[in-house]
Amino acid sequence: MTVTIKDVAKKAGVSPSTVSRVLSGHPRISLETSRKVKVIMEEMGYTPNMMAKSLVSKTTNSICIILPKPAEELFSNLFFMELIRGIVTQSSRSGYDVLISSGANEKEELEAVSRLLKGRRVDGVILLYSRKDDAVIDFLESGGYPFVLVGRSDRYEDILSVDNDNIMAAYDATNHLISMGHERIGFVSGPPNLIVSRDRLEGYRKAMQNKGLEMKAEWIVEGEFLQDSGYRAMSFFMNLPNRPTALVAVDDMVSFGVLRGLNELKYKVPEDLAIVSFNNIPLSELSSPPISSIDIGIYHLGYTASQVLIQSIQKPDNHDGYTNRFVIPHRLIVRESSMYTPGK
Amino acid sequence: MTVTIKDVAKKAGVSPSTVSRVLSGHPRISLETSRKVKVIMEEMGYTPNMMAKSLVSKTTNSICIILPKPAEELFSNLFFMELIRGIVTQSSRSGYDVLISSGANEKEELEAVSRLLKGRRVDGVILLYSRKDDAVIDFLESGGYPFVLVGRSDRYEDILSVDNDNIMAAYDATNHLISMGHERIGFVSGPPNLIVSRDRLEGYRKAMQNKGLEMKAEWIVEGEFLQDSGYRAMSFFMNLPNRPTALVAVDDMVSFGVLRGLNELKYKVPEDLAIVSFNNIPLSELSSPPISSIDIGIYHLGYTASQVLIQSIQKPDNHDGYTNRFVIPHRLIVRESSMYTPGK
DNA sequence: CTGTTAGCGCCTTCAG
DNA sequence: CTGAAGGCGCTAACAG
Repeated sequence: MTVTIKDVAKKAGVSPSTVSRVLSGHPRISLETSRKVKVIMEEMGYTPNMMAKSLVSKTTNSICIILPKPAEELFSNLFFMELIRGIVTQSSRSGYDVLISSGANEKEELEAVSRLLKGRRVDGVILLYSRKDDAVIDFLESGGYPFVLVGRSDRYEDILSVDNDNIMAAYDATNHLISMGHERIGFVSGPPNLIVSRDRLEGYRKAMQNKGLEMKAEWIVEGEFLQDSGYRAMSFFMNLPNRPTALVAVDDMVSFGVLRGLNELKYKVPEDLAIVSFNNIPLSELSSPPISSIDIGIYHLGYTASQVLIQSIQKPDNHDGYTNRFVIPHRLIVRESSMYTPGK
Repeated sequence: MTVTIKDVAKKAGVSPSTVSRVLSGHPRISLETSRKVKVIMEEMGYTPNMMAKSLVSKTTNSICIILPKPAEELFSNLFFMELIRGIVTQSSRSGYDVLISSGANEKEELEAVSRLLKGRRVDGVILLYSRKDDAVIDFLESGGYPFVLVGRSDRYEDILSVDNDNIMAAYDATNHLISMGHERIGFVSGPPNLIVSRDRLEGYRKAMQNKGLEMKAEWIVEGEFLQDSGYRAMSFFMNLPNRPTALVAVDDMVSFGVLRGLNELKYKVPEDLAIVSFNNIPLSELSSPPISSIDIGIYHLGYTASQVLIQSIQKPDNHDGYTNRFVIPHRLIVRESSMYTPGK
C-alpha cells in the first residue's frame, strides 16, 4: 500500500541511500540519476514517512499551542482564533505543523506539554496566555525546551515573548481623549491578575499624570473582558456626582456593554460619554456609533510568535541578548465614539 | 538526556521487552516485575517516544482539521473556534492530538492533507466545511482514509458526516414567527453555493407553504453571513410597499446588521419587524433587544465529529449502514426580538 | 558519485 | 513468564 524509499530504489535500480540523497538534495549525485529517481517517485506517489524521519532526525517539524481552558468567552474566542490563524499561517509557510492541545486544568496542561515535548512529538510550544506562577513555564524553562509566550511574564525577564506595549497603548488611548478636550476620564479594567489589565491601567495613569489631570479612585473600575462589566461600570459611572465625560475600556466587548447601557438610559455617545477601547474587533467598526479602538494586531502577534519560536528551534544558540522580547505595534483607530469635544 | 526503554530495562535489571510489556499492559507478566519496572520508569521520568511508537504501530493517535482559508470573517472565527474547542476537548479525552492545517487555496489544502495522511502523520481528517465538488473529499474517498465532514455533501451520500437538520431548523424558526401571528415573513439567506444556505431557505419555504402563506420573491434576499448583508436587506425590505412584519435571517450577524439599520431609521424591534436568526452566538443574548436564535450546538457539532472520526479510525469495519450521518439537535431560543404579535 | 552498514526507539514474533 | 532477534522507514556514517 504505502510506497517507501526501498520500493522506489528497487524500481529505479539504485540503492535506497541514493533515493534518500535525492530526497534531501544532496550535492554529490549525478543529475541523471537524480532525475530518473524523481520521476519514479512521482510515478509511484511516494510520500516520506514523517514518523520515520522524525525518529532519526530527532525533530518533528511541528509546534504546539496550548489552549487555555477558560476560553469560553466571546472575547477569548475571537482573540484566540485570530491568534491561531496567524500562527498556523506562518507555521505552514515555514513548513511546520501546528498541534493544538488543551487541558481541563493546569495539571492536565502540564501533562500534555510534558508528553508532547518529552515524547518528541513537537519541537516547541507557544503559550497563549500569561498567568502568574505558571508551572508549565517552569517545566519548559528547566527542561530547556524552545517556547514563546504571547504576552509577558513578570517572573522571568528574559523569556522569549511576543507582546504589545500595552502601557503605551493605553497611554495613547487616554491621550487621545485628553487631546479631544476631556479632563474627567474613567477606566474600565480587566481582571487584576492579568498582566495586560495592569499594563493598560498603568498607561492610563501615566497619561493622566502627565497632563496633571485628577484621577479619582472611583473612576477606575475592575471587571472582566465582557459586555457585562461594561454595563455595570456604566451605571456606576453615570450615577457619580461629577461623572467622567470619557472612558477608556480594556476591551471592545466592555464598550459594547457600556453602549448598551447608555442606549437604554437614552444617553448619547460620544456626546454624553466618549469611549475608546482595545482590540479593534470587527464588530467595533460596525456598531452604532462605531467605536474608537486600539488595534493590537492579534494576527500579527500570532504570526510573530510562530516565527520567533521556529527561529529559536532552528538555531537555539543566540538565546540571549536583548532580542528576546518582541513588541507588536498598536495603532489607534479613531471612530465616532470619541469624536466629540465636551462643552462644545 | 532522553530516557528510553533500554535505559529503564538496564536499571531494572530486566530485558527491554519486559519493560515494553509492562508498558502495554501485557497479561503474561509477573506482578512483582511489573511493579518494580513501573517504579523505575517513574523515577527516571520515562516518556515513550511517540515517533518510534507510531513508526511500528502505523498509527499516530492524532487527527487533523483543515481550516478553510476564507475564515477571515467574524462569524467564521466564532463558529470555527467553537467547533475547534469541541473537537480538541473530545479528542484529548480519547487520547488523540489535533493538528491544524490550512492552505492558501484548494490545491495547497489538498497537498497538506495528502502529505499528512500519506506521510502517516495523522490517522484521519475532519473537514470543517461543505464545498461543492471538493478535490479533498475525492482524495480522501479514493484513498480510503478515515474522515468526517462537518456539514453535508450533496455529491457523496454515504460519507461520514455531522450536521444539523437545517431544513427543520429553518422550518421551526419560521413556524415560530407564524405562530406569533405573522403572515408576511422575509428571509435573508447566505451565499447560495453553501449547502447550509440552501437547506435553511428550503425550511423557510416549507413552513410558509405548509400554512398556505404567500411567498413573494422579493421577500427573499441572498447575502453573506455578515452584518452588512443584514443592513442592506433591511433597507430593501423596509422600502417594500407591503413589507414583511417579520424576518428569518440565516445568521445572527445578519440580524445585527438589520438591527443596526432599523435603529438608525427609528424602527422598533420587534414591533415594526420581528427577527429570528441562527447560531445563537453569545452576543445575540446581549444585544438590545436580545435576538431570538436557533442554537445549532456548534461545540457539540465539533465534539461529535471528533468522536465519530476516532471511532471510525479504531474500527473501520462498519462503515456502511445508515449510521453515517449524524444530526445534532437544534433548539429555538425565544427572546425579545420575536415576542410580538402584529396588529396588536 | 554510489552502495553498504548501522542504528533512531519501539513492538512483535519466536524461542526458551 | 522472560529474553533475543528482527524490522517499522529513514538518515548518516563509512567504504568504495
